[in-house]
Amino acid sequence: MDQIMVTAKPHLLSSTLLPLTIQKLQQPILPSKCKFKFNQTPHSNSDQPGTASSFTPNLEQTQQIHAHMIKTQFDHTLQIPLKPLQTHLSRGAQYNFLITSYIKNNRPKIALQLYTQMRRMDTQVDNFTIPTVLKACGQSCLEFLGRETHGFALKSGWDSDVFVCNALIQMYSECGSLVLARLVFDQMTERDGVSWSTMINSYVRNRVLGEALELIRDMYCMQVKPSEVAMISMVSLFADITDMKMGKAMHAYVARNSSNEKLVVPTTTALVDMYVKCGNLAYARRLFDGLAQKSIVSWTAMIAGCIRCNELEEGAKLFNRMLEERKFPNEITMLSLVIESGSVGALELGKWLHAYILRNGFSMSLALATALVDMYGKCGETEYARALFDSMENKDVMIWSAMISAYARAHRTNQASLLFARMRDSGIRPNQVTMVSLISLCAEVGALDLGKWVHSYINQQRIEVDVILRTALVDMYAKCGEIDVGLRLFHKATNRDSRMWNAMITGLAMHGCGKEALELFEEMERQGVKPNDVTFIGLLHACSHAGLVADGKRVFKKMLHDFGLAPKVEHYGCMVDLLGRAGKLDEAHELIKSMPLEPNTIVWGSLLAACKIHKSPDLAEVAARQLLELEPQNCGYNVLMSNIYAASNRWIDVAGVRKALKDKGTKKEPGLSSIEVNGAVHDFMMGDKTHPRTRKIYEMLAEMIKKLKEAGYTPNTSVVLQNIDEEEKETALNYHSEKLAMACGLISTAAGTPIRIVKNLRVCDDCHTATKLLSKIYGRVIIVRDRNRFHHFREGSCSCGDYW
DNA sequence: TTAGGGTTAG
Repeated sequence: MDQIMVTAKPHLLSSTLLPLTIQKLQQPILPSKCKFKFNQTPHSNSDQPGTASSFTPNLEQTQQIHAHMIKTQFDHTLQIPLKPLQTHLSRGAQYNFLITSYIKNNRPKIALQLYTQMRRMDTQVDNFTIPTVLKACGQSCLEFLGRETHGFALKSGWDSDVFVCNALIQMYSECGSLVLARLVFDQMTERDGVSWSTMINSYVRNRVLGEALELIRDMYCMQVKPSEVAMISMVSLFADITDMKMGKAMHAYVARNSSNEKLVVPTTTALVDMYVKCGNLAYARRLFDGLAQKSIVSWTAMIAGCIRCNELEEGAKLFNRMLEERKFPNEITMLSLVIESGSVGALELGKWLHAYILRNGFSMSLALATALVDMYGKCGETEYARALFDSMENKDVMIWSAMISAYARAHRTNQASLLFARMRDSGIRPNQVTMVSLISLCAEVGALDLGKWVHSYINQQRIEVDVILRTALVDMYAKCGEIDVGLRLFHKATNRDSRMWNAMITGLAMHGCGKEALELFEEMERQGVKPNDVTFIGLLHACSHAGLVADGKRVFKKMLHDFGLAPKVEHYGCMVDLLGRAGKLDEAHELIKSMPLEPNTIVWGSLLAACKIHKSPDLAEVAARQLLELEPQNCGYNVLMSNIYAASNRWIDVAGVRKALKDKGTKKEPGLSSIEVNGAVHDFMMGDKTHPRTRKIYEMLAEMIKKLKEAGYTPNTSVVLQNIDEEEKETALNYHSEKLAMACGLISTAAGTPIRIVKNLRVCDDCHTATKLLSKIYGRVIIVRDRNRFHHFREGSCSCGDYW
């Protein structure tokens, strides 16, 4: 009862592992450490202790005061039984006070009920009430009531009040009605800094960044000087959208225009945060070190920044220094640090933070638990995540989504769908975030049926499809082989950001639609959407898969010349792949030699693969030597080399490589194929016998091999890595994961329906040949998505034209 | 001024 958690101060409160208890409500003086704030009503600029408007009670106190007001029927003067609130309030002010208190305590619905009651009782609604009520409407996304209140403000003549208008902008933007928000903003005769920053923030929140930036430019042009507080929020805006150029401009502007000494720490902290989020840790650190007085917020931003940049030791050092300087972490500190640990996959640090939270008297709030669940999920520790998740008595949509996303990340399709079912059963309404996790999972594992089901669920439940969800859907349909559905969804979008364009371009690339991808990019340019490095990876892949060498070269040049994007090592990898596949091996090699960056395994690997296609053992040796230096453990390169030597009849070299392989033992990322049947995903490793229908699957496999041989198939044993005899090699080939998945598909689906398989590596030569024949023998369309692209097998041939 | 879950590539 009456317990309020205060910020934990482990060193000061070593004996207080239990939450502090504050005095009962009836007791006269509030402890100074509790979270009570002196709240300001819109028009009051100074704290006025002793008036109700400057005091925000917690929920329980609000309810008690509410009960008291009901008892006195709002008629008598209000006596709040707390010393600073011995005060007399009119009926209207009593309502205002209650409405504000409920909103501050996150109970907007009760606030709105009170407002309705107030109107019914003809109590005067004033320009103090309206912004408060609008805030509640915004928080609850009740645009209808918000509009009604807007109408009331118009009738009462308060539509010219800056506070009322600012609240209207905020309300409309929270309800997603940006056009109306802008209308209110445009019609204002007098705007203050808050009006501008609210409107700008609305655009940022809804990811309409172009408009936000334009508005900032307008503001400069009109010489509107934002308030110093608004400047801080603009800095944090550029931090959020990681726009260092604008962030720096704001830095210069702030340096020229701010003079309020009290705001030095918050302003500098916001700048530290901006530089951190824009990736300039060193500069952030310089600013931070220059701060004579550092707040807990400053420490939080800086330490979180170190972790974000993977400077874990420095982060830990700063954390200790912070404690030494007697600044103690609050819940937001811990949240920030846990989130950043998750983002860089720092499991050990994450666990340490978890322990720190438990040891130092923090209550395990849903927010903290969610951040921890997410951190464990991102570090691949789904079991830890699940244990913590299960330990939380009350769960909300956020933690549910975080757990589902953990499963999604681990490709645990069946667990994710089970949890999703449980979520619905317990009456928690899934939202866009939940759906994005599920849809992207379907995309990753190629679960088309489940993806379609989730999509229909989204429509049925009228879950709004925002940019992110639409991107996930476009990506899912493209990755599940339904590129046309993806295109349809893409073209129907009213608001496309660069990521959505990227998803579509990448999708077309996977399907070998090079020309279409290039056309789409031209359209993207025309619409003024800024491409990023991912866009160019998609484009180069598209050119590579369609053999468009000249286009690829043009795109590669364009990247730097037209968009100022320096090619990364991935882009060089794509270019080497493009040139190599097209047989321009020397040109590819020259490109590698001229690279300003250190070539990695992807770059050399692309060259090696090209040497295999075009039978160039000498250059292959060069590539393989580099690869083995970079990754001595990976025997895949030796295998590839032995195949290359074999193709050129260099048997002595073949024997040499085989010996090296035997000495080292074979290590290679295991192949994994999956197939979806009736919404459940079945995974197969090579020679897998864990499936419940194993016997049937192997019977089918035997039949498949028999029919293949009758059709003239001879196993291509050169792709087998192990040093075993020919017969064993043949058996190994037959048990390749994609063949097992195919057998599973053939026995589990109706004749004539397409079979869809997803493989984590590239399809091997032998399986490719076999699948072509199987598509003819069984009269099935077989769609295989491998690591690189789609293969549509039909009537004995493949859409890749044997070029992959 | 720091603030729980989501999209493209790898």
